[in-house]
Amino acid sequence: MYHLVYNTSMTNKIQTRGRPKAFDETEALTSAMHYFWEHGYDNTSLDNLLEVMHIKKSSFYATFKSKEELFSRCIDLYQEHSLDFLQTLNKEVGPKQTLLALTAHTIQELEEFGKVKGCLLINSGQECYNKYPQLSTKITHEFNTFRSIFSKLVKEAQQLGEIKSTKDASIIAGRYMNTLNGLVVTIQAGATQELIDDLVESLKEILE
Amino acid sequence: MYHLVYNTSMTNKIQTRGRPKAFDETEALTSAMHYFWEHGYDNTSLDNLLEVMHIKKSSFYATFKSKEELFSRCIDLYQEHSLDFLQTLNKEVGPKQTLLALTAHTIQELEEFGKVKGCLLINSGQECYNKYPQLSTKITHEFNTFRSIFSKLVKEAQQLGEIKSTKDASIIAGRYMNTLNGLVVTIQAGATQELIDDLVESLKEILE
DNA sequence: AGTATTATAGACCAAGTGGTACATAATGTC
DNA sequence: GACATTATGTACCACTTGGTCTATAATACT
Repeated sequence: MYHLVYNTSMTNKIQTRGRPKAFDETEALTSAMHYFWEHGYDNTSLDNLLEVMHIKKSSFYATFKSKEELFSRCIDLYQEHSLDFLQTLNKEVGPKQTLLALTAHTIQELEEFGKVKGCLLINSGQECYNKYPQLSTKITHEFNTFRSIFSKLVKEAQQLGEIKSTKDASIIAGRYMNTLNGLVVTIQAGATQELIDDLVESLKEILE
Repeated sequence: MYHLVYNTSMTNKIQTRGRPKAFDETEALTSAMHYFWEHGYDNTSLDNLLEVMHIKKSSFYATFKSKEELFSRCIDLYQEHSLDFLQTLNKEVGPKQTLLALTAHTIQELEEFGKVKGCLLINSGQECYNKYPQLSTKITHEFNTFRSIFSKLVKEAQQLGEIKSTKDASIIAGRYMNTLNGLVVTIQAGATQELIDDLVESLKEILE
């Protein structure tokens, strides 16, 4: 006898009873995440999702329960990926370079995908307020998680002497994140390269 | 004989032929603008608009042609109001204080309306990309108009000695606007008062 | 082999979307 | 007063939305 295990991925598939799933759950989830990321929550219809996830409606509702719940899991996935990204980078190049690399990465992604992707949280955050209170509070929470991660990175950089300790780490992290968020909006609004370059410069100054 | 004048407001109503309009066009437009502002473009349905504008569908389409065109006019109105606001303020308290007042005004409005209003351009900008290319380019354009206005204010402040001339006015304006945009996002994401206060402080430093 | 269990395919549904058609009402012109 | 002109009210339309229902297929357990 063994305990029933929630089958989350093809890699660790443990055969449960009944007809087996014909698709990889995390794979479908990842596809959904990318689609949400590019189009926002409301601009993503169920049919859009079914298409990119390569599943049919019945499988969708059997597995993910609803569009809202799927999105919630996509946010989790997004954050997991982001945190992994930052952690790996931190080990490789240290905290300050990680923050700078994130900046470059964000900009590159924005420009590469026709100024359309941006940050999942920012993009979908605005449309959720009032309309989907549960998603809204969730997004706020994830936002704060990012803030504390940044704060930790700054503190670490300060201990390493990479960043001056004249200001509190949380303050520096707040300014950094705010400028980065502004940058997403600014680039999406069609900023010139000159302006973008200077804003990156201002970000560097914040991390001095 | 007189020329046919487009009847834009009750105040300068010139009786044309046919049944007269039973509503004030700019009044209805203003109501629509506020609704869009609070709810975004897609989250505003035609029925929502008809309700706040106090008109029926037929009148709506006869006067405003479509939802998209109405929104376009709302953006114009929004900008007109904003520019008036800045110009008046500039005459009263000078350029630097105007920029600082705008900051305070933005924050106050954000907090007052349950962190939901924000900047019309930012709020609706994101959802328009790709989906409504015409609106999208329009928003980008308006964005740049704001940028040049800010630039002008900074330049004026520099000439008055209110702001140091070590950096180019457009650079300072860019940083100011970027931080302000970030602030809108940050507050909507549920920032603490402490963080907000420091971001305001950073805005002041930009304008030193 | 039979049964319980889970997954899939696809028809179906009520509600909401932006937009149109058409008959009627109110005005100026002649 | 007849007519052209403009505005209004309302029924209607095709389409999309997120979500459910039901019949059937595929597996494990006994």
